[in-house]
This record gives sequence, C-alpha cells and structure tokens, in this order.
Amino acid sequence: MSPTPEPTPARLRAIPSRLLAGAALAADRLVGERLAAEGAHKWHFAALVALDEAGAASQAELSRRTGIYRSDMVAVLNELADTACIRREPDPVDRRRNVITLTPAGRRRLERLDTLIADAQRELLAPLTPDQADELTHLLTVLTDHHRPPHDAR
Amino acid sequence: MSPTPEPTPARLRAIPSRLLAGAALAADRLVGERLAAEGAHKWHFAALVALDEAGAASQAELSRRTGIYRSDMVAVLNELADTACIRREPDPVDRRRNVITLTPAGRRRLERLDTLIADAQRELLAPLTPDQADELTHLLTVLTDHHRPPHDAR
DNA sequence: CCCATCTCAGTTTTACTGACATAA
DNA sequence: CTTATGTCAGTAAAACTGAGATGG
Repeated sequence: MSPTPEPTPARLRAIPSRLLAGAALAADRLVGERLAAEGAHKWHFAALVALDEAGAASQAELSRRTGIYRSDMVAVLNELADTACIRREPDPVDRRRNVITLTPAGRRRLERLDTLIADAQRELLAPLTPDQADELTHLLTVLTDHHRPPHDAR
Repeated sequence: MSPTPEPTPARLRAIPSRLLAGAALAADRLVGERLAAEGAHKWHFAALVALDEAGAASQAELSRRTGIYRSDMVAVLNELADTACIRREPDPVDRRRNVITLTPAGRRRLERLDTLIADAQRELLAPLTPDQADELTHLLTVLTDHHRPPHDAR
C-alpha cells in the first residue's frame, strides 16, 4: 500500500549534462576508493604521469600538463616529496623555479597507481562492450577538446 | 625561445574518468551560466520538472525523484516558494509532510528554464553529430544506471 | 616596470552527514 | 519502539581567487 515511489522523470534522466554529472561522480568515486586504499589521490597519479611522460619540469609546467592549479600543486608535491616519490630542487638556470624530478621510488609508485587506475576504469566501463567504451572515450575527447577549460592553472 | 609548453600527456587524456570529469565540468558550467542569467539553479529546474512530470508530492518524494538530498531540498523549495512557483501546504493525511504543488507561475517558470536548459545541451553537444549525441546519451545512461548513486536523499 | 614562479590563505560550490522535533 | 519527514547545522573535497615575496 505504499504510494508507489515515483522514479526519476524521463525528462530529467535524458539530459546529457545531468548524465555527465552522474557518470563523473560514479567514476570519481571508483577512482577515489581504489587510490585511497593506497593512501593516494588522483592528483598524485596525474603529477607522476606528467613527470614520467614528459620529464622533469617546474611546478608551473606540471600545472599546465595536469590541469591542477599551481596553488594546489604545492600540496600535491609536498606529499609526493614526503614519500620520496619526487625530488624538488631549485633550478640553477631560473631561480624562481623548482625542478621536479621523478625518483625510482616515484616510478614504482606510479606503476602501482597505474594498475589501480586501470582497474577502476575497467570497473567503470564494465557495463559497456569494448567498442562502446572506445566510442565513449572518443566522444568525450571531442567534447572536452571543444569546450576547453579556463585552465589558467594559476 | 619559450621552452615548448608540454601538452597534457596522452596517458592522462585517454583516461575515461578524467574525460568524464572534464566534460561534466564544462557541461555544468554551460548550464550554470544559462540558468544564472535568470537567477535560477539546476535544482530549481529539476524540482519543477519532477512536479510537472509526476504531480504534487512531499519533499521527501521530490528528493527521491530528483536526486537532491532532502536536506538541500528545503532551500530549493524556499526559493521556489519565494517566487510563487510552488505552494507548500501541510498534508492533512500525514501531518509530517508538506504537499508541494506547482503553481501556474511555476509552470511558466519551468517553460522558460526548459528552453535555457535545451540551449545549453545543444551548445554542449554542438561538436557532435546528432547520431553521436544520441549515442553518447545512451552510453552515459547505461553507465549511470549500472553504477547507481548512494542516493539516500536524506 | 612588467611578468612568472612558488606559496599561502581564503572563497564558493557541491555532495554529503548528523541530529533533532514531530508525527505515523 | 521503530521509522519517515522536514529542518538546520555542519563537514569534506574540488575548483577557483587574491595576494605577497622572490626573481627574470
């Protein structure tokens, strides 16, 4: 005799921006849980990848590569330095800058986080066929490339 | 002689959870800007749609329909009541509840917000073909249906 | 003088939690 | 006695802003 709990209206469920918000939330939750199991955050991963992919860089340069604001990058690098994943040394050429270098421990850390991230992506995309997952990735790439973020990364 | 600003590493750009976060951010920004031009929020729209689609309801019922937490619903309904878009009356049948009813002004408001939302969706999906937009919506629906939110809506 | 870098402190927004009074 | 409802207060994380100190 319950008054029939009405489901979410179709008109709301069909709105792409709402779907994106929901999917992004679920995705971030999955990734966050996996990384939290190792005491890591997604920014740690992003910074480590950026260092591994394109080599040592200043903090501002890392901000631009990862999309992390350079004001937030400070804390991320503090934590990575505390666990000896990176070294942070003054740049002799431009003394405003720090040169951030990936350490061997950082590279091992990255490998570990890489598998955690990959696991999370697999779980996220589990309800899709491989073709669908590829298509989704492609469509999202087109969207995000078109609507580029403000991305001062100040 | 700028040191060639390195782009975001391909390994980061290819990660679905990152793409989802970026696309959701852009989408929310678009929707937010459009609605802000009329002094509205996306929750106002969601609540109005839920009322229009399934009829008058209690606040808790509206929470379940929209995904807005019932603690946050209070403020949303306060604002909608301030602009006479809804009426909020005690339920004679169950005196814990309020019966929320859409007013004619609320219906007009909804019509206006509806076109703003539609505009934002069109702009969001502009870089895609109609077929691609449909496919994206479908894939996102599968994803969000599979990974259902905690959604106590308390 | 202007601009970039690193840092810190702070705001805003969103999702979410806890608790309380009332009533079924 | 347990549960649902409306309400309020408050937390946590993320994105973002402003400004100060140092240096190019």
